[in-house]
Amino acid sequence: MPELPEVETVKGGLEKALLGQRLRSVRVLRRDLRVPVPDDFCKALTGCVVTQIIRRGKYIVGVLDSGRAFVLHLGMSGRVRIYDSGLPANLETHDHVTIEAENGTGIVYHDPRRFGFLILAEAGNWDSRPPFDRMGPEPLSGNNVFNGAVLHQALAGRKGPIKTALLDQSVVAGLGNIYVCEALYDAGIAPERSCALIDEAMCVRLAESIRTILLRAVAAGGSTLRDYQKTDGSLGYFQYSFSVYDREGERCGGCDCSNGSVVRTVQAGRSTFSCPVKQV
DNA sequence: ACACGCTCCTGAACGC
DNA sequence: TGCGTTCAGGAGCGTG
Repeated sequence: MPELPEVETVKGGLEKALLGQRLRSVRVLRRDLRVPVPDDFCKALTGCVVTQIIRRGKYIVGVLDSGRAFVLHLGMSGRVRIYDSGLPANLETHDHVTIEAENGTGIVYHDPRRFGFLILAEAGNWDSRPPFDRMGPEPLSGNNVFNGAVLHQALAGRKGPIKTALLDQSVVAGLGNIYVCEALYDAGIAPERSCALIDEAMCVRLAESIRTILLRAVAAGGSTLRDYQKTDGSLGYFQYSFSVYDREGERCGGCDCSNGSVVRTVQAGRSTFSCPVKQV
């Protein structure tokens, strides 16, 4: 499940492969992704030079020298595969879009569940349009864009559980189910705790945990569960560092709950994993 | 404004 | 062994 660390890993791969490259050929094999691939997608990309690759939340934006941009979301099961010496002779089922650059690099977008999408945007103002216009701060941005005070402000007026608030991309960008569970564990905050009962000191701790967990996961190349792979086909390995996620009934990753175990609950239809001893 | 349920989709895992 | 059922979840949308 691609969340910020996985998307960041894919962004790095695309940057290395495509930055400064002119796109020679673009093919759409299947148009009906969650959002349909636009009719003029191939035409809009072909012949353009990629001038910038940006990650915003779980989205990747590829800026073109034409004044337009492509926007990629990996959904649940989207994978980007990069081939340094050209596209493979035989494509697989669920390979939906291919891109070739003039230097021979081949890119394949593969997405069995088709929750992801590839669309077009205007390069100059992509960030002032949906979904970016209401997106919260980047947790790993360097300029103190995201900190305890910012998080506290974003939670103001909310009464629902902190777990579901952190999944809301307008509160903070890029988190999904895995890293929300891990960050709440790291901060020692119970997932069902109401946002109204989280003071600024707790927000400081939580913001720091979010950054720490995400940085560790990025360094590990993301987490591979089921679908996700890096752009060269190798696997991320942060899943081996999970403290609570997908560990129901096991001991948590390191608190002193000698005979306690990770519990699974359901919030807003999603699994939540937590340690009731450490998290209050 | 916020909260929550529903929906899209497929493959893996599970149960009888 | 084999087939049917359940689950996983990002995010937009509709409803309360």
